[in-house]
Amino acid sequence: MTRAAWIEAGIEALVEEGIASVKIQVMARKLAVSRSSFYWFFADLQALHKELLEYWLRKNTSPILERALRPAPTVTKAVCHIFECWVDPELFSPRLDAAVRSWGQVDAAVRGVVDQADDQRVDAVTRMFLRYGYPDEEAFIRARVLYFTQIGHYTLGMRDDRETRLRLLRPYLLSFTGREASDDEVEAFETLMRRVQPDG
Amino acid sequence: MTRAAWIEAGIEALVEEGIASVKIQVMARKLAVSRSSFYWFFADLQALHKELLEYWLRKNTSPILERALRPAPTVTKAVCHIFECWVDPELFSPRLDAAVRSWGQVDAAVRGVVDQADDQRVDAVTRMFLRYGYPDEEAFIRARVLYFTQIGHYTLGMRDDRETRLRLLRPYLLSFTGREASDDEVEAFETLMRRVQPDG
DNA sequence: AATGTTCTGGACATTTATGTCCAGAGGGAC
DNA sequence: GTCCCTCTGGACATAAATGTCCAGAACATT
Repeated sequence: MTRAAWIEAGIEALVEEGIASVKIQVMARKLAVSRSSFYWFFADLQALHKELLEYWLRKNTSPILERALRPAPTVTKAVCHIFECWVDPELFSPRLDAAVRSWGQVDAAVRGVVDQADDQRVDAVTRMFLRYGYPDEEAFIRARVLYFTQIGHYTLGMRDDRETRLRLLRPYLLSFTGREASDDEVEAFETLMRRVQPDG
Repeated sequence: MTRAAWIEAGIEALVEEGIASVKIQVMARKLAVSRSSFYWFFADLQALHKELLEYWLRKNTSPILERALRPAPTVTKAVCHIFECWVDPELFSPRLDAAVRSWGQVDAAVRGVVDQADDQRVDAVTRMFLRYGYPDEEAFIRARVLYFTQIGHYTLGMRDDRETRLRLLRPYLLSFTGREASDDEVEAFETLMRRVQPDG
């Protein structure tokens, strides 16, 4: 047993059944080890909770910030860059995000951290829109609409298949930017999507 | 004690601390009554859960459907009608919606009910856009963007004050519909908002 | 005032967690 | 081989919750 294995088990439980089900006894049973092991690595349950939150923060926010900064010739292309996070499970885990958000509704401290991460993300997307000449307020609202739609998507657990998502790409881009995407851009995204989601 | 009082206490606990904290013992303490009373009115905890879900379904979905159907001269005005739900706490309880959604992430049966309600809501909004001549696919996506943005808003616990919301009304309408709202429409909404949220 | 219905309190049994303590297993280092 | 360091298992003490049972209070009806 290692500390990392416990954290992994914690993440698993958090994602599958929510923070209320992250229980030492249950994880120990699943890992076929006694609870004492846990208490060797962690002072108490709260210590594990802290680790889980840090894991999420480390893993789920930076890819978005990074892609929002990436240069692109058009705003539609720039939005495609951000979309990469939503289609590539390596970059962003929707279920983990949703689980932590759920946790935040019950725990004020967690809530604070989540709020901060949300602010950072919306801020990065706002700056992206600003680079394409949108007025301040419109850029901010478009950033929110883009980001909130995505969060809503996961909160609602939408599970469109790959074909549907490709079909919906153009109207989403139009909705988010107010401009039509070029064929190149759509095709490039299509290629990317087929690479990261070979199954569909 | 009445059955209704227990349900009320359950809703309160659900909204404030999540479904995992809807506990007979805790509610009994808060209500200053013994647990036996609970078992007189309900077979077990599950029976209360069922009531809570039904309460939500009854209270939170119909106002949206109703307002999506309401006739309006322009699409921006029609969207304003739907916005009424988001600003009038009598029509829709954001916190209850968020709490039930959170619950759905942990309980598959609840999840099914929530999904169904979401489908109904998006469907109603899609039909609204169709009435203003949007192509099928665009109407569907705009409905999703509108609805998901709103759900995202609550999931993220945004708490803009009244002035901010009024300021953001125009850009939101532009984002959602792709068209500019008239001054009348904005002013009418402003009046309504000052009526239902006198504090701000 | 007797009677019956509705509801409550308190005792009991059980389950599932948390957290503490300590003896000791299992490997490297010397 | 022995010593130490890391980690594990099992026993113990508590706490918090569920659900059951039953005597009887409180109240309305007749």
